[in-house]
Amino acid sequence: MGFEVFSQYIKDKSQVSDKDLLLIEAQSQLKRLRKRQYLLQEGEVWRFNAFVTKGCVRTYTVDEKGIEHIQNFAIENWWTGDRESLLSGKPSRFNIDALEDSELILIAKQPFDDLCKKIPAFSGMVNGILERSFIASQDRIQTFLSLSAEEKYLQFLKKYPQLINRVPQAMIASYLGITPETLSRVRRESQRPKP
Amino acid sequence: MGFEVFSQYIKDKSQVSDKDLLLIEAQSQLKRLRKRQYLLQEGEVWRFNAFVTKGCVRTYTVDEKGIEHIQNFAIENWWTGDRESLLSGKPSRFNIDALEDSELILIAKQPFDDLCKKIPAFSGMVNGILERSFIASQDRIQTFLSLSAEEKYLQFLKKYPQLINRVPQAMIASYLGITPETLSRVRRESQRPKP
DNA sequence: CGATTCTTTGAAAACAGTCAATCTGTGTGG
DNA sequence: CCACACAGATTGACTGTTTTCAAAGAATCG
Repeated sequence: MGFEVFSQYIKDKSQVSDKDLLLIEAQSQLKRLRKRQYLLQEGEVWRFNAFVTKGCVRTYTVDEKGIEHIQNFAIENWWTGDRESLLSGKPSRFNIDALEDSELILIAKQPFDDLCKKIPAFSGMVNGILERSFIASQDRIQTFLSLSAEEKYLQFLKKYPQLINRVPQAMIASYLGITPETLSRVRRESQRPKP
Repeated sequence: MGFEVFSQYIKDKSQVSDKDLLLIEAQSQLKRLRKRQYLLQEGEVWRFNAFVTKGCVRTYTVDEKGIEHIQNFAIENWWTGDRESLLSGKPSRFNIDALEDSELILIAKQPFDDLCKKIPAFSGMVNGILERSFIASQDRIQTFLSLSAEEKYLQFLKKYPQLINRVPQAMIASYLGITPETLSRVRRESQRPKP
């Protein structure tokens, strides 16, 4: 059930053969998370590549004041994890937990890298994902450089409508770098446009 | 002269053979930019991979009010360009211009991708760069989520001391997402710590 | 329901932005 | 060598946006 979604994704995004899909499946483990359960906790080392097949998780830091800052969300067919910890082998600054009961496919670092070496089509797909992730984060940086609270929210609405009624509003605020109160006010204002 | 820096960089970062280095050199073109000269102008399609061997360039957008928002800087041994336009083939939203007289190595997309296919060590290096770029941009997003103007500046000081007396202060402000006036005040405050 | 979680609202304060003027340093041409 | 122009940096006064803190209102769920 869980691997179905993942293998369909791979087929859609690449030319990986059915035979190679079996190799990938052999290295995949299914991870179930209940709502609020951690996938990764600050201070732990992250050792996987993770793909969400069901549900929704968030990646966030907690600052000295105890305020959470959401780095990103991941729903079905999105990847998640902490690349920095994965690459460096150092403890992560991030927490990842589930916003809903969720299912993920995990592939540990070593087997994953082996799969990439063995299966060029897989490697190519993975690289394309990395490239698009990078572009997306550059884009997000632009929003911080140039947009007001309201503009950031309106752009979020357009870009991620799937997340609107799935993620608590306060978390969207956190993702946008504003307070829940500000987001609430921004929503009120932008409902009645100036006449 | 220009290619020297690039080939030294490749040797430091990878196991590319001298023979393969010649292949790379064959596809490289040297581009000289005078101060203020554009490497890329908004609306153009970006078709290269670019490596700075001398000088300093910046990547930025200009909003409706005419305000510049600096996406990043690149000095010696840094890469630059617009990956989004390169990947999509669409016109770029960015401008890139030189802050000093500069020299870059350009390799057009097609030859570059061919080199990656032919030279696994080169491909590996390029991928590592992409991975680290992604991590760096995730890190920058965190600064926008959690830091004040002053904290962002202090972190910039630590992280990029090479840029401090090389890039006009107003541009650093733009990079941090604050106004030049605010940066000036932040600097004054942070010189006299609280007694 | 009753309890928890999430959202909204209000008033005050903090922070950063705007606009305009002044100051500083650098380089150029007379 | 000086005077001037120019770009960059600073300062002051003011405005505006966003945050903070506290409380009240929905919404959701066992």
